[in-house]
Amino acid sequence: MQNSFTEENYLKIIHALSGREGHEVSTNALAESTSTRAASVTDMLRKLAEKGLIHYKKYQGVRLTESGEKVAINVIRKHRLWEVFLVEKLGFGWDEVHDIAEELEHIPSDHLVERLDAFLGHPRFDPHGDPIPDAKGNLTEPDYFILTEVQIGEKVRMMGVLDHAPSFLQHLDRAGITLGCLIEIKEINEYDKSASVQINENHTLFISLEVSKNLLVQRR
Amino acid sequence: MQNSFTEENYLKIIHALSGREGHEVSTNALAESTSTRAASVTDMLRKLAEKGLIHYKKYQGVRLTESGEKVAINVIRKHRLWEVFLVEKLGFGWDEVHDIAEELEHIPSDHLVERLDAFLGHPRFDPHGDPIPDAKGNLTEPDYFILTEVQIGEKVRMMGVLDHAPSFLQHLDRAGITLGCLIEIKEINEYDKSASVQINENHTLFISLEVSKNLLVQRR
DNA sequence: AAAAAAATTTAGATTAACCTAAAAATATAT
DNA sequence: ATATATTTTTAGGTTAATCTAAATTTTTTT
Ligand SMILES: [Mn+2]
Ligand SMILES: [Mn+2]
Ligand SMILES: [Mn+2]
Ligand SMILES: [Mn+2]
Repeated sequence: MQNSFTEENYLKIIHALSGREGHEVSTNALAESTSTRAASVTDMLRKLAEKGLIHYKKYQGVRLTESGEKVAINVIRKHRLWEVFLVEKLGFGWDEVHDIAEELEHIPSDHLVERLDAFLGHPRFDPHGDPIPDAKGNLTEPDYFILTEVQIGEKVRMMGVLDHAPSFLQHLDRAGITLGCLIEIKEINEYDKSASVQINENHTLFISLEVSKNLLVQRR
Repeated sequence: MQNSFTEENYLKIIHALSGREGHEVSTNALAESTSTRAASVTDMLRKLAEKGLIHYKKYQGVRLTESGEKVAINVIRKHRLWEVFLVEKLGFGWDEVHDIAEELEHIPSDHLVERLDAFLGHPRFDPHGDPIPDAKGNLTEPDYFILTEVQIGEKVRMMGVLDHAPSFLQHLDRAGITLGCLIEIKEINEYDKSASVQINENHTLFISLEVSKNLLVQRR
């Protein structure tokens, strides 16, 4: 039997919330993320456990089984490939694609995903810098730093975002901070930890701590 | 409020069954097409009427309202555009795309459809020769002939199919009958109405009445 | 180690989309 | 014009995914 739209969303969210160590996810955390009530989550957890997609013991939180992990990663693969399509082929902005990809990720055809992947040239990262799992389900999170960890004088490359909200992405657009751009920390204000940064050895601007906290970068 | 996947399918099917004159569609015909029971159809008709998408009087069949027609045509537009995408960009065969397009047609984003349309170069016809409604909802069915109406000696162009079943399309592939190809009727067997036809002034072959009945062609 | 607080589950409803069986309306045949 | 057959609707259920309110379990605080 097939997994429903709703089931796939639960698995994807459990995957996201359980982190790289795959620790237990609580009922309340899921209620928050799915915008439902805890009681509804409990019902769904019983069903997912029944189908062998999660490990679930009452009151103890949940983890994905191997089979659940496989489903979750496939949904993530589809989400990110569709986002690449929307940005690279249809010309959407990176701030516009998430909601559409939330729908497209549930279209059920392996054949479609593999052809889409090939059409896009087997991209490794989505428009937000998130890694795309391969067809076998291997997903390797590159280990980037958060910009707040970078020292004055260091030059780093912008590789991703932690916040995917359109308003944050639009803010980056206005600041000229795009995926792959060079960032040099010129100065950090002691008072509010805001920073003066130079983008692409070019223009200089101030960014708040809030922004720094959500930028993933790579040392070179 | 938005229309559900199921509601959209009903509207699309009512559109298809009511023909170009937009005549009444019966409950049983809808039950047949939706693979549900008549009682379920009645339930849905009450709901669609409630929403102002159909004209419905008990026992009298249904017709689309203007608003229902608009929704139906938009779904058809999306279906056909996605089919073009799947064939032209992803390299699927025309026999493989219908079921995937059945899912994609319900992705709800006007922005997406318009960008997809532009990306595909505003195609006028889908891979089966069916016309694609424009962004304003204008859908003009070209008036083609059925191959059975064509006389011996006539040369016509293949413009579409009435049967969209994968098995029929694959049969045409094997016979080398593709959209746009030239067909000349060489001979018609009185006994079973099978025909000997020449494709692209090239190879000759026999086709059954069953095949002729499902080929749409244009006189030149 | 109680008591209090927080998290989670259970109980009992609701809504959309389906179902079967029975009743009612319409169409067809004698 | 009746009787018969067909079509359609109504009545009463089911399942998935949600809800609120109440009960239970776990965690935290005193
Ligand atoms: Mn996304
Ligand atoms: Mn993304
Ligand atoms: Mn189709
Ligand atoms: Mn088609």
